[in-house]
Amino acid sequence: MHDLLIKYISSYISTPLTNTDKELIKEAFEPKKIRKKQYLLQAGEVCKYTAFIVKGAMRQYSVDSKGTEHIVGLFIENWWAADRESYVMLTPSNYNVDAWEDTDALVITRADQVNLFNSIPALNELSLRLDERHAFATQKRLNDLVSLPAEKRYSQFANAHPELVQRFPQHIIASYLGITKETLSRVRKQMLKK
Amino acid sequence: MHDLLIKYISSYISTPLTNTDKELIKEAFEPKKIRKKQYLLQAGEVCKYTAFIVKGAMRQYSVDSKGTEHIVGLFIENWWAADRESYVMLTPSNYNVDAWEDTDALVITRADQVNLFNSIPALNELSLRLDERHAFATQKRLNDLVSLPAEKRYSQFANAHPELVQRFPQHIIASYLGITKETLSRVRKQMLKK
DNA sequence: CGCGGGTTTGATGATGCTCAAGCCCGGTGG
DNA sequence: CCACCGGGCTTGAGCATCATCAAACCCGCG
Repeated sequence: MHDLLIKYISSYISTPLTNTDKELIKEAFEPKKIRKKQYLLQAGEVCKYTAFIVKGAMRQYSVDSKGTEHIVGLFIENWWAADRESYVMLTPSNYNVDAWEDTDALVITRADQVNLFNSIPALNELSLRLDERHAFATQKRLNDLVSLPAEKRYSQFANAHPELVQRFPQHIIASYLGITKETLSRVRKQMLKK
Repeated sequence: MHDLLIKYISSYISTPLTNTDKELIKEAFEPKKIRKKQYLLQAGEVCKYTAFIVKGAMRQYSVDSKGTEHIVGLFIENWWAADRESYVMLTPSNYNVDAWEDTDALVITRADQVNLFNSIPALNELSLRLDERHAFATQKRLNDLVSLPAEKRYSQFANAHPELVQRFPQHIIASYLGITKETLSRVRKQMLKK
């Protein structure tokens, strides 16, 4: 269970983890099963956990004034799910995070995470790298949202993330891309003709 | 010139900078004047510098296939300007960064930055904090883009960043918000009526 | 068999874009 | 001192893209 996490972490840092490091990590991350449709976080709450997904699929979304869901994040194996702002600042979140498939996660609280990072400074490298990756990806997503029409947004996305297209239904993907499911359906039809 | 930077950095880290630290920082950051309309980075190049703005205003934008500019970042005093992905990965950038006002910046290369951070580990805390802030802000911007209509995007933005509304003309703000200048003009007219 | 979730299709309409023109204003030069 | 120019802002008319609403369809599953 924890092995995947250890392996994942190791791949992001340059100084190898000692055995005691690994023990500390195992203690800090608690296994948690989240059934399909169950919340890891509901809007209004403070985000208690950051979850590393060992197996399964989750999504993060806001709900606007009309009750429409807007997907802001899709996560599968080897990704992290949380609302970072709420988790770090301990403020109530505007987002929901729930499981789209039954998932096995390893969760950690902010307090435990802070302790863990103090005990294992090498982990700061992990943070740095992940933040970088996240910043790159978000920059691109922002730019695509304002500069590309629906069809290109979809084709680029499907190209870059075939796994996600497999795992999530179209209406979820559509919302992630900032379009409706009907538009996505029509867009795909168009694409077939080529 | 460097004092503002030192002060800025100090405000983000918990262990105070020693005098030698400060010296190292001053050596690593080179002052650079960038005149209005001059590029710090042009699409196709590798982003050579990260710039800390001491005085002035800059913008980051992409240009789409039709030649339209899409503003992805607006920066004034006490902000950082760069295309991070290009800067870190040394890949050609898709973005332009140029000065909107004559600006005084302190610039650092990636190599010098890596050295500097090795010499002063406390600076890692700075990175961490900045990345956090950046992640929070980008998350919100993304969500606003897909969940709010033009008018709310503008009013929220004007509320949150009055300084930027002052410093940049409307057509720039409009592009940043993902709308055209005409739409922004009409939206503002609407808002006056209330 | 029927139900729920997902997808498709069509008709209609809103939001925001495009293109084109005019206006305002500060700056420059005759 | 005035004419002109450029940059920015506004306004209008027509239009494209995409959203909405409603209905039908498809299919795996209890």
